[in-house]
Amino acid sequence: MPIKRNLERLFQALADGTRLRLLNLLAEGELCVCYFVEILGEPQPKISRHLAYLRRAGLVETRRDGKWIHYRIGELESSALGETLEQILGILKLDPQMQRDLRALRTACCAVRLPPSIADAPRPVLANPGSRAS
Amino acid sequence: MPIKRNLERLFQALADGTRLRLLNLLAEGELCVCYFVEILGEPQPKISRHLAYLRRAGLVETRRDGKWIHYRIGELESSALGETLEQILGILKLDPQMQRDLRALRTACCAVRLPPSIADAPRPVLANPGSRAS
DNA sequence: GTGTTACATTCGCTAACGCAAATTCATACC
DNA sequence: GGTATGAATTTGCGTTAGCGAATGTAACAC
Repeated sequence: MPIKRNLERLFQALADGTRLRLLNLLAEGELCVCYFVEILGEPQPKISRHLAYLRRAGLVETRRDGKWIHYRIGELESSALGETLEQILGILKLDPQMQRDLRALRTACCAVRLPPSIADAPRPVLANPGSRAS
Repeated sequence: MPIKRNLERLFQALADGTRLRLLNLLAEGELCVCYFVEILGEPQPKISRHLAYLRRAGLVETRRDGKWIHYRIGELESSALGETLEQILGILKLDPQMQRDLRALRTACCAVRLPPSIADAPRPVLANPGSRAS
């Protein structure tokens, strides 16, 4: 309830490179876990662990869709915090690795042929659809 | 150098209640260590440790003045990060404990009689001078 | 039912964090 | 010189965070 405690939790959640990469991708829209695994190139348990961390911190919400679980950025309790998070996500995009991740995501969404690991997963619907297919 | 790494360090530095209280006070102006000790009511080594953490993270800078060492918020490398930090400091002020800390600081600055622990220290010069003396 | 897919969780392990207590360092004063 | 003050650092300890590896669970296919 106290703002200080909320901020502390928010910053703890943001103080990890993997979680920043996940949030950066989530800023584009709702995604299911296999896309994170594919794009970050990290083991699935590691992705799940960090997504769970973000969920406990109140930053993301989930939706089940058959075998797939979709993650999205949730509304923060404080609107001031929400604006700050938006701003942070904007700064994140300046980072080279984050840009690479975004390119990989946009490519995957429009690709005719997908890697086997995500070929059957529902295609994400991005808020800011990017470049051409491949 | 990479933005991601900078953000990670920034958030690690912000992910602690004591450091948030220190930054909240520093937002008012330059302060020497004994004021933090007096206002937070925490042991001096603990204060010093967290100040050192903030210094290593590039958030604060120091200036020696005889026996006293003054801390101030430094310029961040990225101006975008600087704006975000400003915004965060603004949100911090909404917290009850942070407001109490600020009141205690303003009272101390204008007080005729100070507690022995800070009676000899140089008076801080606050950016936004507050209420009346006591 | 069996098997498979997609994801979550648990188990050890190591590294880092935060703390209190004690110590050390630097400066000022006598 | 010696002492006192303001601050930083070290030491030891309990707690937490992050990791890989293995295991567990829920939904679909058959």
